[in-house]
Amino acid sequence: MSTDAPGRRQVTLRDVAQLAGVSVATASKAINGKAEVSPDTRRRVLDVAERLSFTPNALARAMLEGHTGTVGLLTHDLEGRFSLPILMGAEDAFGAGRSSVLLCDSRGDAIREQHHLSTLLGRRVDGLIVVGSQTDARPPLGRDLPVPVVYTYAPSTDPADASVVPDNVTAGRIAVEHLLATGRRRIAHVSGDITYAAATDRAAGADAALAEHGLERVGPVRYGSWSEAWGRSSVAALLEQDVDAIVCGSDQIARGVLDALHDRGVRVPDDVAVIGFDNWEPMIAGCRPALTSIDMNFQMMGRRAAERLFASLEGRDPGGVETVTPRVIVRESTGG
Amino acid sequence: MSTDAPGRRQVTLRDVAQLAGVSVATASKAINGKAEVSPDTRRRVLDVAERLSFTPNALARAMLEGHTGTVGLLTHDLEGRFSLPILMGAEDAFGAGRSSVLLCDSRGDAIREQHHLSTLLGRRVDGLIVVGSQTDARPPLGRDLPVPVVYTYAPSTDPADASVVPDNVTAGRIAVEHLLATGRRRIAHVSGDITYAAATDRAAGADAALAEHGLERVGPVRYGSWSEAWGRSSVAALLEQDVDAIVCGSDQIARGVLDALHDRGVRVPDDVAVIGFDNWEPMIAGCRPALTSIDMNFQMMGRRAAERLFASLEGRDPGGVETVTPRVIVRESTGG
DNA sequence: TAGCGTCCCGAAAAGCGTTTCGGTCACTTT
DNA sequence: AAAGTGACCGAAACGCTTTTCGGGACGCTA
Repeated sequence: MSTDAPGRRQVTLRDVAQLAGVSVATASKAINGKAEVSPDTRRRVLDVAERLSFTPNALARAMLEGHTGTVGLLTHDLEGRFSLPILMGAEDAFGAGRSSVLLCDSRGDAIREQHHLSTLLGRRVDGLIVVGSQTDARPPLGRDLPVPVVYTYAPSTDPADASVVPDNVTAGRIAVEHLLATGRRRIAHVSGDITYAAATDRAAGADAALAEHGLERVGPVRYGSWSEAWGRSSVAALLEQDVDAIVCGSDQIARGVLDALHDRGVRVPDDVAVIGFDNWEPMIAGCRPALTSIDMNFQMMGRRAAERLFASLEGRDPGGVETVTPRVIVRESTGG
Repeated sequence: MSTDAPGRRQVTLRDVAQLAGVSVATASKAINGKAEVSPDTRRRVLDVAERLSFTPNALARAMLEGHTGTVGLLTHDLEGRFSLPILMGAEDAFGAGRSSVLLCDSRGDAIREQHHLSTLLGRRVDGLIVVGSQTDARPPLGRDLPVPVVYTYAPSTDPADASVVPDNVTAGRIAVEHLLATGRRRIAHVSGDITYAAATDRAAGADAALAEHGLERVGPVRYGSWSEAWGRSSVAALLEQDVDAIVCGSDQIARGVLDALHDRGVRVPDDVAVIGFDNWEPMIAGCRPALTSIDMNFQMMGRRAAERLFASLEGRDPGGVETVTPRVIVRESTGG
């Protein structure tokens, strides 16, 4: 059994030392730029290391130093278009800080999550980031974990845990304020599944912004599903009253709404403005006219989660829930 | 500085042994189910281990055994909707085989890729999977790597390397054969960027299938971009001749085509059948009528890549390019 | 019952690859 | 000549598994 199919045994520091005619200790110092090595010895060691393409064994180093430079990323679903940007942001932040990411997908299954957790703990990750699949709070990973944990997208039910979540209330507020700023006054709202905190939070923020301007929403918030079909089919009801703007709970819903308005000959943005949430590129790309949308800054969330994890490692993260502020991306559908 | 902010030092096998009143060696054997331990000693050790929630240090074990149970996943873009399913499939296969995935995103940058490569090598991954961003071949990671590598989505330019790629030629063939089987004869083709092998390969397969039935494509293959806009704007030209089916290079293009056909009052599938590629759920979901599409089986590609990597580890992978066969998902747009 | 061989539980030690600490030795400075 | 300096080496340590080995219990024979 030739397990070493490609390129034999990994070359170790001892090999380098031996070939350079010095001790392992000296070789180590030479390679790590320590001072107590004469210039030509260093040069000789470095040459040999180069020639053997020596790569120090990070595992051995980790055992000494007590930390691995490795972080566990525990996600609930990899398909989700929300977890992806978060993952990117985190990977970005870690990459810069020379940490590597150990990725685990629990497929939304608590058993699998626990299994992955113990695997990661066994690999001695320095910390964990948990990416939820909904914005609703989730039970913490466990009590007395030996490493810090940052929850993102979905906060932990324990408010003392470190969580980084999107600010859906502010998102709703921003959407309405943008519409008001562009002269709209009669604003209706169609959203997704009412059991999602994202839907109700956005609606609450939108209503609050309206109230602050002495206005009221036109009609009820029409909750349904997060689909284009729902957006399309709800247009008839939305147009029963006189409206000049429609807030849509997601880009998909918005796209359905745009579609139905187009079919009915309602002009966007001239007759009605439309705004969505999530700023999901591939969905936006096909919209006619181009859709104004609230970007939840998911990538920033990932980055913040990573930063807070670093802070925790140094014992200087206070814990608690942090929200990431969304921003509006203005396009044609609100008459920019 | 209290680096150990949460829950002190990790508990080691020595702690367990000490508390159980046995030697480390005995504790090890008790925990790993080795034979030479008396039943009640084992029970005692196991109890203590449980109580301290002892987790064996995978790093220490890795140093002994010579392999880490860790695999590097080097992707070019995390946004890409193609790399995701591949990643899922691989994660799936590894999870089952108790390997963990170290994720690195090179953002399409060769420098970053090399940097990640050396990091992964330093962490002594057992193997590597490289996920490309286009189906065009890419230069291999490097010569004489100490671990096996499997390239996926984009094959390595070295045909001896192990690669797993989608079979775009067969995909084109399957699309046309499905249309022929449902009675279509006058088939046009609109596709994306001509510089993508995916576009030209699919067209080649489609033409070959037509030729085998003594037919010819209606009009040229209209290459453009992978966007809905291109699909929409090319419909006029496509309809200049009498067609009863349109093969679209991607689901996005197909959606644009459907949209434009709808606006012109052309009925789908009654007048014209439409078929796309990629079977991309969120894009498909909004189509009216529901879009028939060729699923490239990306998840399967990821799984196969993982399986071949395992095979390589055991020295029993022959290398070479392997294609994954796509399948047609029939929906309304082809009149199923 | 003493003496001998056998068996098995469990302790001790080696080894994985690296960093670091405490020496050693030769050479220079005062 | 004593002290100081610089360059290098040996060994310990990290946490675990594995191999080796010691010693106690047990069974058999005389």
